[in-house]
Amino acid sequence: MVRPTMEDVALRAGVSRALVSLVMRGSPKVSELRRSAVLKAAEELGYSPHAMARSLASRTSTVLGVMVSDLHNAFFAEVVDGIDEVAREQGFDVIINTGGRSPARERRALESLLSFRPAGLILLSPVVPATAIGKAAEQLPVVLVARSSRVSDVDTVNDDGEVGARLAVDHLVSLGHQRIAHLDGGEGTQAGPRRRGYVAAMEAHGLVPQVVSSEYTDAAGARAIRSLITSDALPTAILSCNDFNAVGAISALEDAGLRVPHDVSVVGYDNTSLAALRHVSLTTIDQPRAEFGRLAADALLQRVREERTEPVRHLLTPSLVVRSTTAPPGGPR
Amino acid sequence: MVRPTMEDVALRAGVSRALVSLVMRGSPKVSELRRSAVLKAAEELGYSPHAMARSLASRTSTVLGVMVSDLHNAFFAEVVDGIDEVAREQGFDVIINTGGRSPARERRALESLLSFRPAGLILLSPVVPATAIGKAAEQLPVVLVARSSRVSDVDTVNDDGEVGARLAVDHLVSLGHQRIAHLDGGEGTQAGPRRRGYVAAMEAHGLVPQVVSSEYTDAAGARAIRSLITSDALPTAILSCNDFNAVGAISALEDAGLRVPHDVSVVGYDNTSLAALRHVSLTTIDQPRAEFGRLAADALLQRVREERTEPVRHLLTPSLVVRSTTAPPGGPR
DNA sequence: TTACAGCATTAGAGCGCTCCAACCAATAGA
DNA sequence: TCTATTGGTTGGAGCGCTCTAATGCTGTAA
Repeated sequence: MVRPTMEDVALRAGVSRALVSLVMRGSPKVSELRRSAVLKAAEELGYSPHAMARSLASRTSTVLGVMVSDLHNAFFAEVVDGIDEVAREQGFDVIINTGGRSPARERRALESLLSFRPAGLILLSPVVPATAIGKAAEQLPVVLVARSSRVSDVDTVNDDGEVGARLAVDHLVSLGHQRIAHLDGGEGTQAGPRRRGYVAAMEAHGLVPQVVSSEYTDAAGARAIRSLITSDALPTAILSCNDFNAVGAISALEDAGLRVPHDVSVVGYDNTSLAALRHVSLTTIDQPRAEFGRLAADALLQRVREERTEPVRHLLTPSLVVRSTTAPPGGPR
Repeated sequence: MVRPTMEDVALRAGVSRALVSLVMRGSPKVSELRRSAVLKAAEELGYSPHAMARSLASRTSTVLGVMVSDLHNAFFAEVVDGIDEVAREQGFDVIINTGGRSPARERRALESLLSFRPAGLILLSPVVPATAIGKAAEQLPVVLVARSSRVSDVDTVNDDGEVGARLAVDHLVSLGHQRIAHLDGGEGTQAGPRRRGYVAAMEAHGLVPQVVSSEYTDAAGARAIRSLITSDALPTAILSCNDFNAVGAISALEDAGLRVPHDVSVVGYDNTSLAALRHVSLTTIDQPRAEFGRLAADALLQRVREERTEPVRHLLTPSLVVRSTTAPPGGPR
């Protein structure tokens, strides 16, 4: 249970500790002879460098900290994929941490990440107050994903929810729909832009917006539909705030004996793996999630390398994915 | 961007660095006077201890490394919840890392985790070869979750797939089914025990097992059902290897004009959040995932504290969750 | 008075590494 | 011949902290 140190390797290879350090960092100014001797000794001893000692001594870090607000949401997994890809390419390691959607836990997670003195921090849809983010940003570069922020000196990466909602409305209108309701995401992140985009797109088409208050869950989607049916205000098409909400809406419609998309078309938002299941096959709005991650990592590394000090705000364009839950009013021709 | 050190705090508080260290670690042998002076100075400077320097100097670590083979799978998120809970209680921090189901990437992830010299390592369903695990286990305590192993000195936490499969079969038989097929998980982890449990349970009931080769995806589940229909060998009930497979199976059944559960009952495995969606409402087998995490963390911490050296093998009992995809043959009475 | 606890406090070494300046051939240039 | 130059190598300081042993300082007993 005791790991060899550089000293041990140096002793075995018959060189100085400094030389071993050079070899480990792949310096070109080491003779082939010594290099192989060192590598051999390291191999035999099962040596691998101590990242913390290294970072302490060099006063630099090759670690990027990532705080994921909710590990249960596959959305973040794909963002992490993108981060990982870029980080690996550029020789950085990624450590992840989760806040479980609770501000208190998230704060602790942030502290914990910070205590490793990483080169930078990426926060995925954090729920901690902006002040906590600002404080972190004073100590190291910080990038926010899926949460906008007015904190200066923080880069952000978001999707353009207004465009996404417009894409959905345009699609439904082009199918011939005129009565299109939006089940909105209430206080949820990004609910605002989606709602605004929906309203703007409806008005642009000369149609009357119908915003129904709802939430990001399937139960809420079902509830919203039931209330629409009860009040006899059911439209021919629904734009949900996200995929879960849409699936709940579909269930409630089917429970009421209505067919999707024959009687009512439904569009989700996020293109989660759920939407792609053949049993669901939901028309939805896709966000370039891996791209989110790549851009976030790029932005962070630019700051880490001090290539940029001005904050950057990425706003990515979502796209429409047509599956089987949308059709012209009255059903597919 | 430069963080204050202990020295700075000591200077400001008019004490020695060692005293600040004692205060930071909550030592009782510090006078109230000095303690408050130190805390005040630390507060004013925005000081927080440098975890790496601390761990280097003390030759101990309060970090648990967790390698998640696949971040996209919500199964692991719940296990991490359990780990997190126990770790937090006992004053340990958790850092996560992912291998993306690729042995090469996973190996790198392992290296990276190891380079932080954590107190111990938890591997969630790793795909790296056993030798790599064994090598890690020589350096620090290692716990394996959702992967059995014959490596000595490694603790494991698994669910009893044989019991789970038996629960499902018993449930179907009690509903009156006799022709029950199993869509199996092929080479996937835990597919073996589930298949064995199914076969054993069928035989215990005096029924003929019918194992159909399949995989852990919804497309594979659909394919298996189509082949059963084509070959006219469709049973009255299906036990899928997991929930995704089950959802695919349901889609294919519905495509063929069959109703679930009226014509065919379907049982999944894992009780993912997918199964709980009202649109799906899948009868399935639940594994105590958070409990997996808690037990794994407990086992690891026991070893970290050197309270135990003998390996421990946890085998947890799954349970049946009845929803709407199972009914007596011919449909609900 | 001296001795001796008992307690709070501190100096200093050292954790495993990096980095700088110095060093030492060996070769090239004058 | 002597002086630069170059490429490879090394000692030693120091990163921010912990830990041990030693220090100073009371107060009490002899």
